[in-house]
Amino acid sequence: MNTPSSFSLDHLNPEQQQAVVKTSGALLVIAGAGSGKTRVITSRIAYLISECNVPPQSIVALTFTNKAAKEMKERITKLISSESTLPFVGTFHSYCLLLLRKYKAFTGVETFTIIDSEDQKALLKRILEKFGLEKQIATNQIQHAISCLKNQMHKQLLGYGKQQIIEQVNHEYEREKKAGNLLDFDDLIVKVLELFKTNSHFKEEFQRKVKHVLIDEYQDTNSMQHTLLKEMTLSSPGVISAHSICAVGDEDQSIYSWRGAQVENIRSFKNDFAPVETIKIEQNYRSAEPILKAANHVIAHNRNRTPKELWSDKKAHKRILVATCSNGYQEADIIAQALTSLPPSISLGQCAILYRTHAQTRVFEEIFMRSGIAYAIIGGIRFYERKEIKDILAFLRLIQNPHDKISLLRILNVPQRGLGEKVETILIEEWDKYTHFTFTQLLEHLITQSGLLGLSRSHTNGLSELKKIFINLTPSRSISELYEIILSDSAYIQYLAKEYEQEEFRSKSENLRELFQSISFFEKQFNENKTKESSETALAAFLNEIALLQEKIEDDSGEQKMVKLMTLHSAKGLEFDFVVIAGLEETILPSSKSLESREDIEEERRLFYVGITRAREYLLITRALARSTYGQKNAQDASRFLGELPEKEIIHIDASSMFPSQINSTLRSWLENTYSNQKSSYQTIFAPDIQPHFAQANQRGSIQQYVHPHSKKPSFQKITLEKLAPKNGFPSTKMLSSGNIAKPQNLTPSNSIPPEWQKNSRVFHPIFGSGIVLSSSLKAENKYLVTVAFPEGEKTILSTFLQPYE
DNA sequence: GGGTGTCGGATTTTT
DNA sequence: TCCGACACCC
Repeated sequence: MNTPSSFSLDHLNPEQQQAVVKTSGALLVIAGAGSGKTRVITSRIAYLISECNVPPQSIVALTFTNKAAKEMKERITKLISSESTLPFVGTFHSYCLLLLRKYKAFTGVETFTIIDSEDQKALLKRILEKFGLEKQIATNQIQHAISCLKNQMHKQLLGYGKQQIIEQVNHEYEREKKAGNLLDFDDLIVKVLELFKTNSHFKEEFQRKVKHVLIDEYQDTNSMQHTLLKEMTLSSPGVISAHSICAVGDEDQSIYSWRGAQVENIRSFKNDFAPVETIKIEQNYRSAEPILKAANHVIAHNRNRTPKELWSDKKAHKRILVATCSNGYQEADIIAQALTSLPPSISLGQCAILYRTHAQTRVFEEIFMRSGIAYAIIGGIRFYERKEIKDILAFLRLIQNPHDKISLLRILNVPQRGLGEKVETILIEEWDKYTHFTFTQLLEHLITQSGLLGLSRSHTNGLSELKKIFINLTPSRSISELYEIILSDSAYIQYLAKEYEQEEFRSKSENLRELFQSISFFEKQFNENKTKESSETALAAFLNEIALLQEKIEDDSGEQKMVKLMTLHSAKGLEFDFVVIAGLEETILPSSKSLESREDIEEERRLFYVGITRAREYLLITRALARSTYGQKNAQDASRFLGELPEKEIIHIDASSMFPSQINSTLRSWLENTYSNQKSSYQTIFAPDIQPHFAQANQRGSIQQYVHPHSKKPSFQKITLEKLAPKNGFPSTKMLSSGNIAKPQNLTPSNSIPPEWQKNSRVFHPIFGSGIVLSSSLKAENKYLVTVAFPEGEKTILSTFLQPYE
């Protein structure tokens, strides 16, 4: 191990180095916020490979999100030689999926389809209805209860006091999944645990192969995941079979206990993998010192924690401003003012507004629109959760797995073909009787037996119509062909156009276009990397690949110049020059649901802590004296957490009793307080790559006006748009991860042809693909007849069915 | 079976 | 206030 070093540890501080080079036994790294946690994990992996000659196949690194895994992979690639293969770096779920596929002969689940939580909910709802229990327990409750069952969270489970119902439903749920070869997300882990527990041959083979395990965000693990780690690395209780186990975590950032995460797992880790070496990394490279002091001060109020004190050599002063506002509108106003008073060193894209609940965004949107501040809302409905995406995927899934009941029920009447509740009930009954039927055989059966089953003429027509769609949908076709046939033969686009308003239709077809693009991209890659041994079809591979991807791989280029709005939860792991935490009021932060118990309050405090530690340079904390919630105006008490901030680091202003001009000048002078120690030694010496954002030119000059598609205030938009409209139309827009699409407002007078439909513009159609406009004419207000040259020929299409191609 | 009106409920999120 | 689930009517 002490061979001449080719792998440099120079970029690491002493604690980080220690965490990298301790390559045997169990290691617990307590890495504070901003202490270079990812750097430690990635360097450790690179060190194992480059320095200790550990074969990459024997290393496994587990994360919670695909995003974290992706980032790690990218960073490891840069650290190791190009000949080395990458070790497994991925989520718990994807790793389990991989094991289930690889060892399927041992598992008893040879083929399966993964259902997401929405599918799970739909299935549970059907079961509740079947038993007539829907009045007794809510679908959400039963969903949560079933997950608790699997996670052995009996404490939370007992609260329901509906043991019998839960067990009955769970039993049927398990039966249904087995019949349909379905696995939910939890099952992926459960099945692998079963495999370890029941098959000693598998366990031995596994432990012979996998020798180094790393786990990120250990404070977020649930009991199943902790058990999984034990199965992976212990040959018997207390006997470690792996060469090294490295858990990285920070109990102060545990904010997911409500979904089963157990901070106690950090403590259990010390017992279960004893002897454990613990390394604390407390130097923070992110935040200016006053911000860290505030974070330390606040989190020290939590009783249930091991003391830890972050420190930074980024000296500065007066970096935290606490503003008391009269109401939510003034709060948003002040934030907008601060954003327009940024020093040149901070760009809008390096700012974030964090809040406890999504409901708080509405006021921000309204004010930001009026102020012409470009914003992006992060979070919300994810790509693969969207109805239009799930509908098309349901068709694809049925082609792949003709027994997939969930998918059939999803598209039974989508687009509408007169197959309602009655047909659905009969269909389910009949399929229960003839379980071996494929869905096409079942449809055929329903049509031929329609008389006996009490189905009407319109029912059989609908059923035939549905069956007809699948005639040309053969598994031998390419996915993109299938996609196009689905869209055209089911008349899906027409259905969307009929069902939704223009704006929503546009956004939905744009999502379909994105789906098409990701399909094409996948196919291209698949065909390039096709190996002869793998018999897996492109379709099967595609469906498998996206099963665990709720979010498509991000294209955040459009967001770069926008201020980000997100919940405190989604801010975890991110950092910004300027952070606003809004709504520091009792019942908001801490949330009203947490006021009862000390533990819940502590989690809210950690949430505040996570928010504070996102800030690099400036932190603005706001609260309102009154706020409208659910249409009711309420007086709001200051959050208890405000009193926990260190007084001498804080500037307080009472905006509710100040003139606007006073507020403005206060904000300006606060933000003019320049970096007194802009370049910490760390940034100068070790990490030039994290510098650029400080040096970026002020981009406020290019602030763009965006109109949120869901805004319900059209008249108000009009006024501001006329005032703020840039001369040359709008910049290109991109889908945001959240699906909140920042859209250019069409300002062209309705009697002339807008640029996107003018001759030679590139346009996209969900079925025909991309093409070039040949000519266009006005059809009705905001509707144009556009003649387009598509690869397959000229077509004249109503502009509502087209999108500008960007 | 699909459209319209009323009532109630309303943290946080990933896989 | 606002959104979704459900009930009721055509």
